[in-house]
Amino acid sequence: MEKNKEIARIFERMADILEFLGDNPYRINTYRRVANVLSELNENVEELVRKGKIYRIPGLGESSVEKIIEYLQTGKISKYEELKKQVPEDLLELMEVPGIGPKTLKLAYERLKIKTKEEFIQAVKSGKLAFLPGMGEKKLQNILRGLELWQKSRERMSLLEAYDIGRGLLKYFEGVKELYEKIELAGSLRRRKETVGDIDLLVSARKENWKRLHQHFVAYPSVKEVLLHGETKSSIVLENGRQVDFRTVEPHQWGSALQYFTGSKEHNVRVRDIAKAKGLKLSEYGLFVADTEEWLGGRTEEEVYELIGMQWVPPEIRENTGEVELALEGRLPKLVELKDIKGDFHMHTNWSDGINTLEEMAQACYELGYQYMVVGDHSQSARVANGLDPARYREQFKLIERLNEYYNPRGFYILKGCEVDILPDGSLDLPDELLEEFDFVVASIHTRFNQDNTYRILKAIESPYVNLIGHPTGKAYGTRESYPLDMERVFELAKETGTALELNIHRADLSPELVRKCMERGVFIAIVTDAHAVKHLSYMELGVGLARRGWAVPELVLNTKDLESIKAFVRRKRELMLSGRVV
DNA sequence: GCCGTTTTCGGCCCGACTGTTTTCAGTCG
Repeated sequence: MEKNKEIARIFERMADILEFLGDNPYRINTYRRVANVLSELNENVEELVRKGKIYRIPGLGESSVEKIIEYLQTGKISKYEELKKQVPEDLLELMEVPGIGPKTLKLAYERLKIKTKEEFIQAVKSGKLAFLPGMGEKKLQNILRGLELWQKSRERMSLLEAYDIGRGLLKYFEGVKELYEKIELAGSLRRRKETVGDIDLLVSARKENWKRLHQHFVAYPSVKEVLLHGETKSSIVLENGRQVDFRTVEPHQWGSALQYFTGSKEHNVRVRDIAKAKGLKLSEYGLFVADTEEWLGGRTEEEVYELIGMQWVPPEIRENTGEVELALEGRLPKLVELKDIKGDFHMHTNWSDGINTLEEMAQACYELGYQYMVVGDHSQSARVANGLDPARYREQFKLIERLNEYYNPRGFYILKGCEVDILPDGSLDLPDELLEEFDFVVASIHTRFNQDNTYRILKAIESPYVNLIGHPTGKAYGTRESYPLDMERVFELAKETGTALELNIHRADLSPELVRKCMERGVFIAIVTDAHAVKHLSYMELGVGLARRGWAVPELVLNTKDLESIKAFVRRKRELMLSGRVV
């Protein structure tokens, strides 16, 4: 799939350049769509070309296929090479920054002769940019803040990116299975932190294999630079700038090493403290008697914790925020697990802005072993997302009913749903008569991210038909912070009415802190992928991790309920709200 | 540049928001 990504990146870059040059916006959009199609493709583009199937991929036309083939044959796309000569390429990278677009960059390029990122950032900070027409104080502030967010998001990667890189590495090591016993991604990725600095890969193996393992590691295909290449520790920088650290330990050290490299530092300090108080010493090499250096254990993490007199602590909550005390008392809660998940409540199909068909999404959910899925295409006011009007929803109902005839006998249920827009006044984008016909309704805010949106959310919760509030705080990783929101009032009304709050994996919203508050207050959360392609459905594992970081217990995670309980959940709210007992 | 149970040409990416304006340009989803 490497080639898919490479070519997608080039199309993305070409789109950037064309935008800078002021080309036909429709063509630019097409280039971006091609990039998107390529990166979401489930099949290898080389394979598709070889089989001649490439021409049948929707979104790829003659001209794009020509460029793809040219790249596969020559490693270059001549149109791209030609375009690059016409623009300051380095500067264009700033188009990723929220608040900076092609026009701003072009203006700076033409009026101030700015050619690089550095020069641009300097011009912002020195106030030189303010001399450009249409550039005022607020705009400058906005750009400055965008730059900060952008730089921060560059230093640390999102959990999703880390997860993808990690999965790639694990797959790569399957090729040398015979050389090691155990392999795992440690560090903040294993703790499912929303952002990950660098990736830690740990392997246990007999010493005589270490050398070959490290050679295998530094030979990873997308390596840009080898920082370190030893026999216990190696580090590489990937082409995308991300660093991966690789450690090898002996099999009997596996548990203590995994514990050590998983962190967090704060958690480990506490645990070692406790060990020390008992006359023990814990390091990555094992648990020892402090005085005599006698090795007591360390084969597994469970063994390590047990010998110290603690329960095994799930990696996601190893942050020294109360878990150590509870583990000592044996009172850690039983957290939600991936195997508890019976369905997904929020995903899109190509009826709105998804890549795959409803049929494909359904089949994928069925294959994941789910009992149900909710189709959640956008409503009409989301025009760019090709939102559905009532007529199209009703048309989609027919398709769902037809598919259900096939799936229901197999124990799988497609629920009619939508992601209905919460409009500026808090009303919903679809009439009640239609909302009533859905099995499950997600309501989300997609406009006016800068204002306090408490009243909109509360009003949406008051609807008898809204079962889940989508990405409640409006936070989106790396691009947007939350809008002001009175979460306490949201919790209260959500609990009172039987409305769940969404943990959206893509946006990491709710945050683990807010999940924990939901748990404390007895508010239901639903873990959703917000999948726009089949591929995204598999991120559920990460969502469960994020929920576990918020100490989520299965009792308050809606996805752990079976179909009948979901139906009852929906029915209860409608009865409650329509009887007028609440609000 | 892509696409076609209205089409092989002419639509498609529209509306909101923000900030800078004096009637609009740039950015975003």
